[in-house]
Amino acid sequence: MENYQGDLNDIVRASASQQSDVVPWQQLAPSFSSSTVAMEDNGVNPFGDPFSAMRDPLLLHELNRLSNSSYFSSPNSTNSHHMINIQDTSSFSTGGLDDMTSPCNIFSRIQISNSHSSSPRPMPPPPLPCDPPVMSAAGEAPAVLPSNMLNVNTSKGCLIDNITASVPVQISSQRNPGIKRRKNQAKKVVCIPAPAAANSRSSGEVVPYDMWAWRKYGQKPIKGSPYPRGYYRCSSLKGCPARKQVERSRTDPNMLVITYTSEHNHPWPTHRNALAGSTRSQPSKANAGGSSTTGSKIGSPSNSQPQNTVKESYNNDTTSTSVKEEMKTGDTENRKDENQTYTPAILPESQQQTEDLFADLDELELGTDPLHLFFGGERQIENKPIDPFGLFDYNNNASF
DNA sequence: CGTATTTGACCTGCGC
DNA sequence: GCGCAGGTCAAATACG
Repeated sequence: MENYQGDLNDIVRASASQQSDVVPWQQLAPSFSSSTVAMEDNGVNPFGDPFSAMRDPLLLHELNRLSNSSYFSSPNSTNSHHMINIQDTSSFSTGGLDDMTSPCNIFSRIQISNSHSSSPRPMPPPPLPCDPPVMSAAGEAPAVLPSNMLNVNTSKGCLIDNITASVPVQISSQRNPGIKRRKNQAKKVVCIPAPAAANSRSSGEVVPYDMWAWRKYGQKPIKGSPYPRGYYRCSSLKGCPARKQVERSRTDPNMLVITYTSEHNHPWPTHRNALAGSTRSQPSKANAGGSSTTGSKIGSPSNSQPQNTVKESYNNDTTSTSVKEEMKTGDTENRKDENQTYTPAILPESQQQTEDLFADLDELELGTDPLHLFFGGERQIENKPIDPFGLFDYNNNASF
């Protein structure tokens, strides 16, 4: 796992439904910084995931601006070059992630990895197999994503990608009248390095945090994949149809594939359920075995990964302790959620200062500018930018 | 006691 | 129409 400490080139691989060519980051940057770039169709982010917000040109611009500052300088990433691969996802089969057998395949996703690069490379070749994920050093993975995973210097935006779909999102069943489940429904697939020690479930899953409150309602072994797929529904608001599926890439277990399905019927997490989205700090009996039954049915190798032990403590450290704060910020955002912005909700304890900031924001009413929510506008705490996802461990890695 | 997770069973969509 | 695989439900269980 040592190599998961940011030894790879920073790479952001995003996909767009209408693009198939690998596009160097440098080429994308201008357009990203342009206000003409829309987040999603009609500027709406139907999935409402925080990563999507990263497509916000304003945000990207802000990220870009911030990345020019010393705040995001990292010994590991200083000389790194970043790129975004936009891949065609129009053809992906919504039947699932079966195609994950093909490295870095057609699915929309983003992969971010980090590496040491002594000398700048104009344009690193796109790694074919999914790059090994990155973990923050010493198992200090952040609550959301490993810091190395989302290096602003690196990702500058686009942590996510997009939806393909032309098919209306409907999920339904007899038990759930009014919702129709379709295989070819719109989905947003995000591939990220698994935050090995981050927010995780007792079953051994690694569930990166995002702005919404998710409650797990199922897990299934996936044919062809040694890893089970976890099913989560939004618990921010009762009745919210939003779903997400979390599974490991079969080609690269260190990559986490998150599939967002359906959209939130509420603009922003009005609040997080007390423990929704968070996890129990300690696994139940089942966890003692290291795996859930369903996972074990197919001999999920994920159970054999040494991440389990770390994760749990991570849960304690990050998720549960931050829920309250998030509820507060969530309410705040709800009052100005028209822009579908995201506020970091679960942050490492070390970032209590950031939480304080959002508490402040609650009072200041900075307006609807999402950037303010992400970065506190021009504000900085102790000369440090706001870390929207708790990706930057200022305390533990000040130099980053 | 309330809430989340686990997990087997059931349901649905899709391919053949 | 059938079977498979994926997706969801809900009871049991665990935790704070």
